[in-house]
Amino acid sequence: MKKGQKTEEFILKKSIKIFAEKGYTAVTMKDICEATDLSRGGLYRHYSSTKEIFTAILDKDIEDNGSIVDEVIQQKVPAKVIFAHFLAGEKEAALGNNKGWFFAVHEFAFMENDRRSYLDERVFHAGQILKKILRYGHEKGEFKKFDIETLSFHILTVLDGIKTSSSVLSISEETIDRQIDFIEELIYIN
Amino acid sequence: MKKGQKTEEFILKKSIKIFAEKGYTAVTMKDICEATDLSRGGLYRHYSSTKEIFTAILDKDIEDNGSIVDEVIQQKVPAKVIFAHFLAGEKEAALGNNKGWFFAVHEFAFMENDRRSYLDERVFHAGQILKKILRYGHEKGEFKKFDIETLSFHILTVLDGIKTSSSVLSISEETIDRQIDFIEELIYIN
Amino acid sequence: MKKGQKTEEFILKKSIKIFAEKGYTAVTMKDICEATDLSRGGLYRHYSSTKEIFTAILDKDIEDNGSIVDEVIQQKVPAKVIFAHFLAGEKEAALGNNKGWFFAVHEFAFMENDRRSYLDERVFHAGQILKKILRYGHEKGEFKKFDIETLSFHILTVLDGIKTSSSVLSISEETIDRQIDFIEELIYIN
Amino acid sequence: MKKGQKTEEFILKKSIKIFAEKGYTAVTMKDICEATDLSRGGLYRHYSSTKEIFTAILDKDIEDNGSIVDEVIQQKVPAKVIFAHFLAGEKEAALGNNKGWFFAVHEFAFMENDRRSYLDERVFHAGQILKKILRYGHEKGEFKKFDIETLSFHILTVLDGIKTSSSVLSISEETIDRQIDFIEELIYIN
DNA sequence: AATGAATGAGCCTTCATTCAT
DNA sequence: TATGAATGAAGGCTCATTCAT
Repeated sequence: MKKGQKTEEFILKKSIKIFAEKGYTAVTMKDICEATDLSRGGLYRHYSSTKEIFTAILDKDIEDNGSIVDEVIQQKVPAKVIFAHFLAGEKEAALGNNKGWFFAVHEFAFMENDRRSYLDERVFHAGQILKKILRYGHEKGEFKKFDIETLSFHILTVLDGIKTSSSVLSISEETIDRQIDFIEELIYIN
Repeated sequence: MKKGQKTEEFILKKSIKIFAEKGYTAVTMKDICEATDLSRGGLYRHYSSTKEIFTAILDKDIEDNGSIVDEVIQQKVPAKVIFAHFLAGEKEAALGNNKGWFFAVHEFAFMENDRRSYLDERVFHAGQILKKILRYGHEKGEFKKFDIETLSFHILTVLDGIKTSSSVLSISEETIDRQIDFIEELIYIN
Repeated sequence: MKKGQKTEEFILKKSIKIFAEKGYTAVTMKDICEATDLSRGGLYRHYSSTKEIFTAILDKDIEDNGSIVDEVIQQKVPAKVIFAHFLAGEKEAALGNNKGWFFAVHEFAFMENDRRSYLDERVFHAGQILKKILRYGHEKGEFKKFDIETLSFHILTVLDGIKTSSSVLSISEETIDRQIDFIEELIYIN
Repeated sequence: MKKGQKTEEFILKKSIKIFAEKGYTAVTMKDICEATDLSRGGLYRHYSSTKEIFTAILDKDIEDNGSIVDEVIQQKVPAKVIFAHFLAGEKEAALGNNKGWFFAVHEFAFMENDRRSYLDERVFHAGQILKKILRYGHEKGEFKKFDIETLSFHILTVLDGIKTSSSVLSISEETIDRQIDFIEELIYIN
């Protein structure tokens, strides 16, 4: 890997933190200069706006999200286990220190109209994964027979709501657990 | 009403629109000057920051929200009707041209740490109202027997999720309707 | 006395304090509005700038300074007593809470070139008084025979220096007393 | 020397002039921009307030003031010569085109309470030098036997008074000369 | 006389962005 | 590639001043 590429990864890594702390809009190129210890010119050689940096982060993010779901389904892992794992991931996201990042993504989507497709895509992607799980649960007779499209949207929306709220309100782990239980009871057969 | 007060209301009215369009952070005092046709100094006489203006709007909002719910409950209006009405209001919020306002409130909460209590309060308030309705539905035997605390949080979160998403993604009215139906089926008996 | 005149005196009285606290330049019409509890318009009816107010204060000051010196000389009060009294007044000025006022006058003179004559006049006036005392002391044989012009300038300058310094440095009462003693020893015979 | 440092010295050099002309308070960053032909941002890169600039000037001033007095004393130069030279310097300060600077320093001290120690320090420093000269004069039997502490304060105060006045009043060179003579007669033996 | 709403000018400050080195 | 000096635009804020009431 060349030095330039390394620098770029370094910039992105540092930037995520800053975005998670301050949101998307509030971050300035100056902030990133300081965080990366790069000079103005040095940073501009690689990226010429926060928008560009943010976009680069999103791109990488999507790449990384190669789904393991397919694998575990093939391995006949019980649907409940897979689903529980999925929920655990979401809980993690709502409680961890990336709460801010979640907000930043929303802000980005709101501010940069021309980039909304990103969000759409990401949401679509998440939907695909969840639907796969739900369908698999149906087939294995572990899950109740809801309309999958509606149900997956419902679940994603609740989870989104939780993540959004948690970046902005004080939400206890217990509250989240109760919601997760609620969802599980909703779809598990007995 | 004195002239000053009138001007202040006018400022708030115009500002809501701007916040709904641009979000919280992106709005400048200059924007508000332009929208209200006030000079710099004229505006500053009444409010000295967008934060102050935003806060004033929220304050008024809370005042206005005197609940009609108590009334209709006393009038023995069917719980399903009340609840349906509540949902209709939320749908309206998600589709109307104040989508942006909802996002702005989130942004405000994220940016102004010292004002988070506002949001907490508002959410708490909304929760109280919803719980009243759900309890009433229980008592009248119209609603299933869920744990009210959990259920109300669940519903609020979904609705929040929908409103949040709609300010940022392209969500069809149909999708929202399906979610509303889903919620109703979830709690109505038969 | 008419109401208007009363208001004006009130404004001047309050303003002196403010000038003594903040100096001349730093005082704004707004400050004076606040101190006098007058509205913008109310204040402007009487004075339309801080310069005007300051000038008015100076004018009054000069009026007030009708010299008692002539009287006491006629009453054959000992020169040493008169001079000691004069020095005591200066000490008072250096220690009292009008230290700031003294600075403000300097500032005014520096800033408003067209008003420098005021200062010249005031200094001239003070010089006249002091010279009267010195001359009287000579004649009575109480004071040494210095050149009066030079001596009076010297004394005034020291006292001025003390007053100036005291508005800006931390000068002890003892230090001032020593200077006063020094001056007295300088001119008293034996 | 790097370019940045050069610019900073240039800024200070130009600023002294402006402060001497307008005093401390009245100077704006804009004034300095114009005088240095720097853009707003360019200036701010180096100094972010007139206070900072003024402080920097004072700092440099103190550095520069390495006393030559010690040297000349060692070389047994007559005390009268040294003292006369000292007085000449003060006369120069009172008449030269830096009159305004002297006032600016006072203004600075008055306005910036947190920086008063500067003035105290400078005055103390000046006192040390003068006392050295006076003591040396005593020892060589050239000067009368006054209390050195009191005498040095007296002289400094007169000189200060002269410098202050000259920035604000019209004082002739002759007047200053007479004061200088007066001081010399005061302390020289015969 | 007095009030306080409104204007507009002037200065402050911070960045995105460019560029010579 | 990287540095950091410099520019200029954008927005913030505070007043002196005017004016209708």
